Amino acid sequence: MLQLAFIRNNKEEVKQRLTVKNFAELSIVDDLLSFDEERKRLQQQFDSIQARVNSTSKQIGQLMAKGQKDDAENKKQEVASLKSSLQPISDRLSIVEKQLEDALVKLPNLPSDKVPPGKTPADNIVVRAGGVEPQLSANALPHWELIKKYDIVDFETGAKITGSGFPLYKGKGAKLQRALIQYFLDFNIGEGYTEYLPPFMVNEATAYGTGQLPDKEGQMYYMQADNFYMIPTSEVPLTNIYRDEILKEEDLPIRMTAYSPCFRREAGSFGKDVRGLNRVHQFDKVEIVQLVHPERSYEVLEEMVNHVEKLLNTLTLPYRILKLCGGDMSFASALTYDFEVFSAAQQKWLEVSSVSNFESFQTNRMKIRFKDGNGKMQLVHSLNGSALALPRIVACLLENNQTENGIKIPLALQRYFGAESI
RNA sequence: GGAGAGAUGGCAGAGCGGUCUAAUGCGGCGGUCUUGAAAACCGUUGACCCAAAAGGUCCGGGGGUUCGAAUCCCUCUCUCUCCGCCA
Repeated sequence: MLQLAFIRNNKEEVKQRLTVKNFAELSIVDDLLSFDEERKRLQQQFDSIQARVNSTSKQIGQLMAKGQKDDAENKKQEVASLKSSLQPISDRLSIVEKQLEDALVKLPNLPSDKVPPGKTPADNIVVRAGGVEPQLSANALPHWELIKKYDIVDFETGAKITGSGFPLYKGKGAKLQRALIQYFLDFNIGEGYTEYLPPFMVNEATAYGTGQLPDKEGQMYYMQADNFYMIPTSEVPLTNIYRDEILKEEDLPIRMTAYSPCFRREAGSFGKDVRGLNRVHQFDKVEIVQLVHPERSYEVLEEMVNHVEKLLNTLTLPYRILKLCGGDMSFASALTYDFEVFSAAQQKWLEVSSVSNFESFQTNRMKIRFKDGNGKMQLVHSLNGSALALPRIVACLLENNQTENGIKIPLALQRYFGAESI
């Protein structure tokens, strides 16, 4: 959520930057500021009347103590009439506060000035690429054929147990998942991230904190009986660890990593993109999250991009890094880099990681702050990235590494997988 | 799931209708003393709204009673103890 004071002081800039993000309902900004004006006015009225109520009530106490019952009664009348004039103000105040809050949570984060203009994924900018594209034979198979050939992922039985998009990993397929998770976690820990294993369901306040609510409500699985949401990514519980906390400046940066399954309803997505492991409702991911000093967040973003790139390089898959244009960015992000790997049999780039700086958008909701050297309260900046999401890595790895003698496992992974090939 | 107890400032913990502007201790910060440090002593020390002052709000969340609520009532959440169930 944007900081109200910033919107107040930079109205035109806010509108202009929202346009970069393809956000059209600019009238919300004007509405919001008029709610804010009214709120301030009502609050002042309320406070001054409340001050009289407080002091008069105090006098009543003193009069009672002295036994001056009649005078006390008069004062009681006075307070009663003050309070009745307070009621409509406080009613109106809570309405206006609600309207202000509703407007505020509708505004996406402002894109940083480094964000390229553009409306669709076609406008994203390729920052760099790496790895080597394999030369596959003409009869190379897409991963959804390979998983059947080697009997390592069973979508049909997954659908029988739960529904479509819930893969059942089997044998070497299951072990490959475990190996990747373990490898990614160890890699992240080696770079100074602290490992967590968070709850996979979260409450409403947590889902709100990272911006899933109210924006993406329909994308999460929801458990009505307990009012819990299945996490769409471990970013949600991880970032919320420090919700409502005031940190010490020397605690920063906080670097966290976690494995979790991720649950996404993917409502509204359809078509050929969803074949095989390209898009599923439950998948495994290892996430990295950082809470940092606001002056350092863009530096840290680059550091995290380099971290993910290094990890990807060890898997020897062909990849490219995209800087997302305004129109393709998520609601909460100020700047995002996407990582894609090239799935050679599908001849398609698949997103495997998204690394973003949220600046103070999430931490303003969560009130994660620190006291700076001058004793001033400041919001920390939050960042996160996948390191990495598994299914598309697996898809790419299966397709790109297929040989007549099976599927080659990248060297870095062999120690975890316990074999050189499938 | 049942019974009971509880939730107060960074932490511990008192307060149980008006003097709460929340005691006290610990911790933090500053100072005195010291070559320096420790100890001792002195001072200081929360967040939010408001441009700021004044003022207001915050004693787990929400609601109520009252002229007045940290304090009484209702409700929710969480924690602890005991019982039950359980991988």
